[in-house]
Amino acid sequence: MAEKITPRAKNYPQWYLDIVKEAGLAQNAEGVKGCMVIKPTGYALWEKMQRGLDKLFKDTGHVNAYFPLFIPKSYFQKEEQMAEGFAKECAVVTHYRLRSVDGRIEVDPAARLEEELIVRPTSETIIWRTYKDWIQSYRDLPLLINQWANVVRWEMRTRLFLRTTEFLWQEGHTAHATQKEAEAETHTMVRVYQKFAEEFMAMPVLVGPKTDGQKFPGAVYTLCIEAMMQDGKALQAGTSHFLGQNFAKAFDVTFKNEKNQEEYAWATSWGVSTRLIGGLIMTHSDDNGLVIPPRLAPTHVVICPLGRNDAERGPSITAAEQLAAELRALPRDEFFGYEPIAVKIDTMFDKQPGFRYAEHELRGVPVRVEIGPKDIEKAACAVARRDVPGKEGKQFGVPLTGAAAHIEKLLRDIQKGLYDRALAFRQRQTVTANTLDEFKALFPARDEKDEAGAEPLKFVYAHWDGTRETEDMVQKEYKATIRCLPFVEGTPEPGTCIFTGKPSTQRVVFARAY
RNA sequence: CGGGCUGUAGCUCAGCUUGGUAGAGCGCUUGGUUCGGGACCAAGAGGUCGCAGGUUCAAAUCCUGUCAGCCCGACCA
Repeated sequence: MAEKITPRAKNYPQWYLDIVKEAGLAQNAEGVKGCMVIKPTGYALWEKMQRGLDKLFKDTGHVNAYFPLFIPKSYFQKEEQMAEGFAKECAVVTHYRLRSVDGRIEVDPAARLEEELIVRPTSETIIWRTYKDWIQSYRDLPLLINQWANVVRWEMRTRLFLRTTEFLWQEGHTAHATQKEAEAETHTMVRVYQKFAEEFMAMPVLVGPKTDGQKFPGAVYTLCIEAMMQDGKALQAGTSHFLGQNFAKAFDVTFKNEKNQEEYAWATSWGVSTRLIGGLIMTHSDDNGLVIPPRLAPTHVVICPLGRNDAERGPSITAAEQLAAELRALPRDEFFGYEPIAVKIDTMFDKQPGFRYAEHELRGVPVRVEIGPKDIEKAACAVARRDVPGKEGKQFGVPLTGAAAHIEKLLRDIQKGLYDRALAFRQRQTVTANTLDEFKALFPARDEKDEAGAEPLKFVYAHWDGTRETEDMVQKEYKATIRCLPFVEGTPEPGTCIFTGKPSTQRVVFARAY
């Protein structure tokens, strides 16, 4: 079974690629290095994510807009930290015309742009240049804008969804009259991301600031959500930046306050990307294929009518259509985004049932229903839950009367079960290190071959002296980074840095990362 | 920019050492039997062997050049 997919225990990175390919989510683009084609199945997942996130943004007072793909080089260099941070991964447009010479197409040297255009790696600069025109008075604030867009970052090494040259994302860019309000926005949005990750993706996350070394270029500080993948590595799943007045000063965005004084505006920006799809895969999926939490599943339920011939299939199909109609007619609520339950009827009668089951498991449909001649006799069906793969997750003899309600409840149970399972895994894989020796043992040196079938890594809570030097040393020596300084309830417990013995204000989380 | 590897059917690859009619599995098409956990049988379609040049009676195979892609390293909020 499932011979197309490399088992996780054998080679986790290969397993990931197999899932992306075999579940039909995406493929590498031909001829355009590092870019991906997001296939209809993968894009449907992204659309579900967009819908969930967009609602959360609107509910917190944001509106959508759209800004240009191209950024004049001069804008880009106005904020120094950002220019420096992104300089090495920018695509640049230098010409605007081709010409045909002897039947060959070439760039027309006469069509050189006077000023080069940067393909946006992120849009702070072009947006704050625009905000300059939009903001005059405190009455114009706050400005709470989000855009859904693509960006380009010319990375050396790419992996489908996790790091691609071009990717899809949303970026929020807000302007505020006060520092306090902007900081509150920064926190609000990281909590929105946490809510989305935990309640929609069923992916538990740690929340807290990044170190100064890891923050966004141009930010005063960066808050993030960090998730643990099944191999124990960390995935930065979303970031929310407090930008202070850096961009307002760079683009001269000022407003008159109530006292008729001129002030610079305060800024935030925040984003999540198609990388979330990678995180979703590496949080829940298994050796049989993709596992999608019901709240994000493009198809919630697939019904497989069974039968060896038309005489047997007819009643199965009728019963399947009946059940599908009942499922679609259930009252709508927030859990399903006020949309009907998405049901598909699988009529691949030319394939064997086992093939059909395996196919739906591969594609991660949360619930599969089987209705065959034996069920019709008993007015029943079989219901299989994707989070428990194979026959173990299948319940026979579920009465067709009341099946719709049963399935709806099952979908909610699966959503919760996936979250609980992921959280339990992270807790199991989280430890504290109080000495350097303990720490060393947790991050052994290993090369690519060791990596393939290795034991999952851990999140390690340890004291750190707060310096860049120590952080850089740890990254170099142990290939582990400080994922965040997690928010804790009450007062953080102080201690001494396990690397230098200097004082530490709180434990931070170390992990190897994607 | 360093180091390594690969280009043969839609996909994965064998064949190359030792030159002699282009191969397998998967996928696809058609027919039949199957079919409540990834079926089987039969028939069939499908390839300028990356490209160019050379050696030879004869080149996927040997030689030279060239192009493309992949992996590792440097890079990565």
